[in-house]
Amino acid sequence: MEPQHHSHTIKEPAATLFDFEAAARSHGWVALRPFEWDEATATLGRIHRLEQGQIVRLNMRDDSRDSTAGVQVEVESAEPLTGSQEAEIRRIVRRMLRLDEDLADFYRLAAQQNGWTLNLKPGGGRLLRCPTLFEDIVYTLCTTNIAWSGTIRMVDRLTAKLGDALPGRTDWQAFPTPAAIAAAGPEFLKQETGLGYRSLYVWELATGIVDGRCDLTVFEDPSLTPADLLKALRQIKGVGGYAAATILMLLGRYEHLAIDSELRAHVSRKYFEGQPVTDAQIQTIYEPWGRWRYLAYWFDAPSSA
DNA sequence: GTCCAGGTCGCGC
DNA sequence: GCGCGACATGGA
Repeated sequence: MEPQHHSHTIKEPAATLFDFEAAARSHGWVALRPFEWDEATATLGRIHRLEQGQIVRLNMRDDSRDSTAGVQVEVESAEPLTGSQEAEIRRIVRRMLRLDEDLADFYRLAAQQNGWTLNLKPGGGRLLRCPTLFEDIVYTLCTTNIAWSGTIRMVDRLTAKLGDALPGRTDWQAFPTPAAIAAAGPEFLKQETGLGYRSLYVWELATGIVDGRCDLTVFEDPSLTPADLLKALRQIKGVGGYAAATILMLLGRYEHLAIDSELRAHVSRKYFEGQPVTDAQIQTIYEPWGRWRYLAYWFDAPSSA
């Protein structure tokens, strides 16, 4: 911690039952920069670039007191926070940890389903998101056709090469903005970040946002059906069936499974004695979960074998 | 060297 | 609408 930096603490309550550590760690995003997890203090860190360009470091911890579950956010910044900056931080913290999602319906269903054992803690079921949908989509593109170690490496380099840093802390870099990625160009991405053929997809997405062709805020419209969203998401180059369903999950819609090699392997092992499975068979397995299919799969206990 | 990883695209039928 | 090869990269 640099002495010349300002530190400011914010508390945000959760709308409903909430498990901070489960929200932070239940899926892989926590391993992707600029997220970090500190085991000793159970702290989720993220460097973030605010809309006006100021870089902040957010240190998020559990804040469960007086029967009010929530998160405590320590903000480190070069300059004192303005009111609108604090409001922006509150917004992104609520988005990252899904403090406004109500999963009561899912919990109820989980308690009723016979023959299912979900690895689900009370207040669990929230899956960590990035501060912005753009970042979530780039992360998702970096999970396609690659081993998880490759995803970590690509996101790491992308951030290291193109992310703005907190003044005085060159290692505290935010995730790059669409403008930075667009300006870098596809060749730079390919040469410097190891994104491979995904470079063009990520660059096109960033460029579309910068010049206004692509407006990601439309995906946050709650009146859109999951089917509409899937169709619209697949218009993004590089986003196929798996990625679209993953992004749907990140948007808080859980009715579609993101069928990939992991899900196939899981269903094959647990329900088909290791035999190959079709997509239709996978759909059938999780069909009883209705609009909670994705979460049912995600927390479905692996076969003990 | 060869194969493949938490897929997707663009083609040809 | 379906099957197929190509696609960048790094690790096994």
